[in-house]
Amino acid sequence: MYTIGEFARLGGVSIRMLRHYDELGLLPPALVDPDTGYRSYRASQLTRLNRIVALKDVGFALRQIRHLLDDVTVEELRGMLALRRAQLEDDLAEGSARLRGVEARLRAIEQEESMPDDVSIKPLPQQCVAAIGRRAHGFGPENLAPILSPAYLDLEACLARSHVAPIGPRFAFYTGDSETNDLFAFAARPVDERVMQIQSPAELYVLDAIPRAATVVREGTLEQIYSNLYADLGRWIEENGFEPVGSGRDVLVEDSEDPDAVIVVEVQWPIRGPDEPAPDVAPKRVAR
Amino acid sequence: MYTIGEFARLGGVSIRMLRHYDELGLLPPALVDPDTGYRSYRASQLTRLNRIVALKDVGFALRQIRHLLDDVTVEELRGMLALRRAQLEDDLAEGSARLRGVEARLRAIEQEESMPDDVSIKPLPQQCVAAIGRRAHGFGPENLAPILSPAYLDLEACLARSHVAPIGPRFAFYTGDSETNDLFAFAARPVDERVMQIQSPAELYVLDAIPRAATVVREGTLEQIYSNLYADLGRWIEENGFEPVGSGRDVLVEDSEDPDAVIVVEVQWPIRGPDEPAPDVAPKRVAR
DNA sequence: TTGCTCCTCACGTCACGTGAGGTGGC
DNA sequence: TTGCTCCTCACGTCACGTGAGGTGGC
Repeated sequence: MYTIGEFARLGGVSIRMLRHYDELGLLPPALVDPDTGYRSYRASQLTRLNRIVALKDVGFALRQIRHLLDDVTVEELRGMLALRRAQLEDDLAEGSARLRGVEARLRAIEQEESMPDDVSIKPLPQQCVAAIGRRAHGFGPENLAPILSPAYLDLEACLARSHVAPIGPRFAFYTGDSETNDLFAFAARPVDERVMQIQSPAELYVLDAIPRAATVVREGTLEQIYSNLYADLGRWIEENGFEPVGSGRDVLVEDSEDPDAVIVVEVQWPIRGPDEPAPDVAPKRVAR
Repeated sequence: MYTIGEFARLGGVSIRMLRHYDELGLLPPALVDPDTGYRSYRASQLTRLNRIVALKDVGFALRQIRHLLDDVTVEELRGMLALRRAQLEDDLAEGSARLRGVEARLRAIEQEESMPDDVSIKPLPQQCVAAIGRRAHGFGPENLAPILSPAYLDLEACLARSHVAPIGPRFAFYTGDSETNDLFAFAARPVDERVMQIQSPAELYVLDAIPRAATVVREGTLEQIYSNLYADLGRWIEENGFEPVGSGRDVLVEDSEDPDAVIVVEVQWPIRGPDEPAPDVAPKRVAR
């Protein structure tokens, strides 16, 4: 029989943790002195303590562990472990992506390079959008502005006629590319997922969730913003061990009618790490 | 200018989080209506929000982030990022070890193999021990018991004469191997790190911390416990993609004078994952 | 007597989540 | 008027950490 202090050392946990596990009924001492309240543990309880610590480290909550250790069938156990394995795999992928992110910042600092230092990686949620797609012949504001500007106006008109209020700023996304001459530029606005229809020529699309996108926010005139943006961001993505997927999206966070006004743009470019599958970036037409 | 709800959607965070960041002074809104208390955010604040989220994901606490974003020198930033990188690397190694652990349990369940299902991986802390080493000619209780039993008795006598109280159970560790005929078995007990000297023939040693060891707890007679233990544990280690380092330690969690009594033993075998450096398992003589 | 370990409250930590109860503008 | 968004408390969550104030055995 061990005192709580000895048993804690044996198991590599704190005394407080043992008391906590007692409180939860997860690991009651073999014996509690009725006078003093002193807890005593049997050597053979070490197995259970080791299991608790192991399951906790794997990421299970203490309540789940109690369930796992006490009254779970092999079927259930298999299910829960399989689930946890999937989650751990995701965590690992995220962890290594983050590590690369930190390393990138470090390199940027060391080299004082002209790399954009404000790139951040974040997930993009699934979105429902109203959009109008037009054929384009290349990227860059000189190609896109003449196409997107009127498309945005048309889109606003469609939204107004359909009595649909957008729930986010204007943004542009693209399909195809200019090499194969099937590049399409879409002027879009997010709408509530419950919206059922929209007047032509606007269409409803769903953009799938993207686990990871490299994003930069820039402030300035259209020209200032886009002079090097895509080149820089593309370089950043490659130098940090990612691969771009599809093309970037241009979110007009702060907009203006005046083409020379100072605006704010966030570019979101879906990426994937090495050995990761490419996310599905294709817009899905919604027919309801 | 955005309302808090719009800005939250834009940044992919909850409204509550924005209020929380406001409270901490981490991201105050550009404008707060003095009458209603309504918060308004400027589009250009999105950069800061993105950075906050990125740093948070990397594992910094919100207070540290405030420091990082507001008044940190490049030097400090480099230091903190380098530190975090090291920690992330450790986390990654731990994560993949844990993943292998879960996979091992899954396999054990699927195959209903005769693998020990109670192996758990845990770190061993640095320890200060008093020990007596004796030459041995092979592993297994038949070789070791005749050597270790008297050594434990000698050790207890030394501890008593030195007025040193052990702070943990008896355990045995080993150096060298039987191939090269330089195998030594040590009868040991943990002592407080402040202990300065011990009577001969006992010696003081420090055992370095081991980041990861495979451990099993077994209950039974000496013979029952050790019949397959090391073979099983060794197989478990290899089949789960680890490599054993040095030899296992035998911790007599519950001991007895009687060689046929039921006792409890924990075997701790230092391991390393693939591509990981081997931990230092050599005992260090302490001369004070 | 001093040190050490153990005990039971009970509050603190961290980053929010989650109502309760109420207001403001379309 | 109904819905929607926003507000401020303020308590809940999770797994403990950390005293406070006191006891028991050597």
